[in-house]
Amino acid sequence: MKKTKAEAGETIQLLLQTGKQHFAKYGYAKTALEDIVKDSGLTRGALYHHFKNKEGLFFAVIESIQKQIAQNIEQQASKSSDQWEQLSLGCRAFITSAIEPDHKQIILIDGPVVIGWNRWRQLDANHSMRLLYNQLEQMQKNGCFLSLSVESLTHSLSGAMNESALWIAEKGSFDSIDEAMHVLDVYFEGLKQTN
Amino acid sequence: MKKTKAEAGETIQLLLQTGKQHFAKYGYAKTALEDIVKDSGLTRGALYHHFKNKEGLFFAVIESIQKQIAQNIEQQASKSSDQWEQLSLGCRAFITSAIEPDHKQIILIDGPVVIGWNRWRQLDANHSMRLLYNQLEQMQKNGCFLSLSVESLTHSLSGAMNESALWIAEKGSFDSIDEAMHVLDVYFEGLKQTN
DNA sequence: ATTTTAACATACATACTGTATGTATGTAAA
DNA sequence: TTTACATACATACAGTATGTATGTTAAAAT
Repeated sequence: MKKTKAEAGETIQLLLQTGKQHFAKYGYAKTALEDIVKDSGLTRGALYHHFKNKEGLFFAVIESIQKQIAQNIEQQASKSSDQWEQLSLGCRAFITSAIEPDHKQIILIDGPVVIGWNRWRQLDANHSMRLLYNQLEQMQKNGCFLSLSVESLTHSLSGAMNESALWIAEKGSFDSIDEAMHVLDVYFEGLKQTN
Repeated sequence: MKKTKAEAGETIQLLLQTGKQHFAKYGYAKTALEDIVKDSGLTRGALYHHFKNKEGLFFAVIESIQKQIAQNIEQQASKSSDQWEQLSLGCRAFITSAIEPDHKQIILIDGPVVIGWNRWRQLDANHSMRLLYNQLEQMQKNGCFLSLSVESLTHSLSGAMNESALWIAEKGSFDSIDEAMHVLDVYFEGLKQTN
């Protein structure tokens, strides 16, 4: 009954994938581990062997999504060499990634609540908020918005994007992305005139 | 054993208050109703008589906090007759109210997750986001930021304030409020130049 | 070849929510 | 003033979900 290492890896991936689907569809609280393992053709034993507990599985799911989103942001931002345009492109990429049905509930709603706000922020160095912070910090080094706290600005913009993304996802219309980005661009106009 | 109406009212208030304390301290998920009723010197029967379920009690707690915060916002905003200053004062009042230890966990973290994002928005007409929307709508009618969607702007600013408040609460320093407000004021500069 | 250990399955303990039922008391009408 | 009923709880229990302890089998390690 013991499987080979590669097979065990597949088991982990299966649990991650199935878990992601359930967490995305039902939310963390209403997701039953029993259903996840049943859908995976496994038992509670498998899950608790590979993950510490429900929160552990959720944490792992979040990590994989975060990596994907961060990759997306970097890819889009790198399409321009202008720092303000990079910022704008990165923000749009975040919103676009975040509202994907598989991501929305996990990233925008349950994530910070379940794993706690502190751990949420520390998640990993490639977390999307980190990318935002780095970009803003670089811009400040280049002389932009010198009077502002980059940390404060990061959280402010991050929050604006999170809530905007939720609103967009709710409306279901992709035009809303443009509206939200328009608002952000207006903020950026204010930032450009700050020193 | 049946108590008079007034006494029953006190029971409700007691449950609300004790519930608020537990929800604020431990978060919704880790709060046990058993502990609430024990702390109140009551039993599950009393709680389930006056409230539909755990979520019902939480909802009632949220409502009372929302009312308090909204009242605070209106009071502060009314101190000026300049619409931009009203906006700024209202925002500061929201942040200041939201970071109070008794409010933070309930309003900023668990609220939207537990009762669902839709019901969260619809909560009541005096909900703080509604006040923000009304203020922005009025300003737009006066010719401000005509090219922007007020709805989009509302969510964007609301999200910025929520996340900023969480960050401020985390740091524990009241100077952070000024930093966050400084960022908001920079946004407002951008808004002022938009039509 | 033998030992060890990883990868599960199964059974069970625990905890918490919600419900069903019982009881005592206030209240209003006959 | 007594009867009928509703209200305000208490208590006991059922249902469900998490997490843990233990057993089993086969792959690795020695």
